[in-house]
Amino acid sequence: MNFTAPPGQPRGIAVGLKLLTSLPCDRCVGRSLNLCRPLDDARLRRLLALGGIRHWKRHETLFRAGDPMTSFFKIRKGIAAVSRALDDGRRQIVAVRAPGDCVGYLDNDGRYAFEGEALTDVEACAFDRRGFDAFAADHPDLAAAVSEALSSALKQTGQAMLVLGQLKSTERVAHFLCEIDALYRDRHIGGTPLVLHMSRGEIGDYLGLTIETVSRSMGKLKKRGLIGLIGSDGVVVLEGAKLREVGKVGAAPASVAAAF
Amino acid sequence: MNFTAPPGQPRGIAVGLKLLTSLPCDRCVGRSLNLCRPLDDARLRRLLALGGIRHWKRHETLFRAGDPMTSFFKIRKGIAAVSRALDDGRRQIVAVRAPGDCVGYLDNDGRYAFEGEALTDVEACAFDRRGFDAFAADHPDLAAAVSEALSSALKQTGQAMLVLGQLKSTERVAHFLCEIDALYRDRHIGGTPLVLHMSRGEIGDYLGLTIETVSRSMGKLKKRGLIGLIGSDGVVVLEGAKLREVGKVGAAPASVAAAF
DNA sequence: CGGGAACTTGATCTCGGTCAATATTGGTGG
DNA sequence: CCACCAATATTGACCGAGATCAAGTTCCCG
Repeated sequence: MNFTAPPGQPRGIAVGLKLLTSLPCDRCVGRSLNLCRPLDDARLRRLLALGGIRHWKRHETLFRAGDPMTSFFKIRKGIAAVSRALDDGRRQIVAVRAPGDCVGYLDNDGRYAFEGEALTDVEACAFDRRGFDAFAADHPDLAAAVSEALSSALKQTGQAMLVLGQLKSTERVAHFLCEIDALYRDRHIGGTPLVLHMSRGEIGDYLGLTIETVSRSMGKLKKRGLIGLIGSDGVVVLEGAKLREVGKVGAAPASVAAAF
Repeated sequence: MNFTAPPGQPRGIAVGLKLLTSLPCDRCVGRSLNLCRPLDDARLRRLLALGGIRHWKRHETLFRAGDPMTSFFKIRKGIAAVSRALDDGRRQIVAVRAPGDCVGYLDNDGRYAFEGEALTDVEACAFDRRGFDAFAADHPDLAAAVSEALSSALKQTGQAMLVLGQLKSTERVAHFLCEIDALYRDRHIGGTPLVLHMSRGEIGDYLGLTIETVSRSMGKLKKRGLIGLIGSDGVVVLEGAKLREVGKVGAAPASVAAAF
């Protein structure tokens, strides 16, 4: 029971949120039943029909921009990157998604709008997009939850634009570390030390920086005593408050499973 | 009747889209009635109760980040910027919104998540957020339209992240010009020459560049013969295809009124 | 262990930021 | 309608953060 109703939210949205958060991924259809008004079990089963659970290994592609969209994915385990690439090889990671988040939801005219790539081994549940939309149309709670997830994602990308457009390299890296720390903490994955699961190159693609600059910025933060480095993937946050200050991280808004 | 159903979209969404697009802003409640299933007129009136039409002059604030949210705004005339600022004065314009778009929809715990500022004189219709949500909960078409608008905004910000993170200054400016051109064309405002309605500083805050760099980049594009400049606000696109190439603008996706 | 990939570190270069004059411009009042 | 002026834009000179190029070094993983 991780997600409680934010104070002042209409009741329906809170329930719907939980519904999306614990969108049934397995055969555990029954589990979702007690979360809101009695659902149409047959339709739920239909909703799950096309998908079921799938697995990807690190670096494998969940979906490719431009490919016809059939289903979107709700991550159960692992971390995934949503990105967009240019012909010349430049690419921008647009979001990092963790268990509970959905990816592959956005389309242009029935085709995936972004790329999805596994940053670790990933287990996810595929939902037929059409079926889901139809189902959501009949279930206001779920529709509200979708809107809430999209709104959350939009706030995140707005913040990300501020990071990319205004922050210096070291500020960006500090921000990134805070963000990942908060994300993993929120989803109860990892602990201390923080394990990034992202190479310097992937971090660079997320922050609009080169491998070398990411590495140097990490070095600066370490030298300043704000973090410690364990291997290349492990980070110990020694001075969280200062790190957040450097990264211009505002008061943490209550996080919500997001979609992309 | 600008928005037609994208091929392959479920019918409900197309209708809902139109509904949001022509969300009643005036006393013209009746006009929306024929767009979808008969709406509850009393509720619609309640929906409009708190708001009505409001006007802002250029540079005035529509809403401020952190202020308690009461209503969001559907732009009827003029252009508005949605932005986010840092304590130290740096700010990032996160979206430029035109007639038909909604702004001020995103909140953190009942407070506006971004700033809204009028780039020209603006006329907009205010909707009570609570009332709207409640109304949307009972009208699946409208709920779907909200999701569609949010999805559209999310795709746009994803693209914007690519621009901020990967493009060089002149590429960014070229991209910006194409984007504004397409936006104004889509909303049937302006013509030739294109009137930006944004100072170099505002463009800079959108693209993560300084005033001087924006100016120089414009100069380069002019020297290359891709654009002409008329005064400081007017732009003639001379070589649209080349401009789009420089700005790394992919095949234009069908645009949809967006929310932020 | 051994070897290849990823990371760090250093040297240099370049794009865009900063600072500083001009030059336009567009709004205002005569 | 024109002259003036404050705001904005352009242009130039210089500087510095971050990119690029190039070695080393560490870290995995077989």
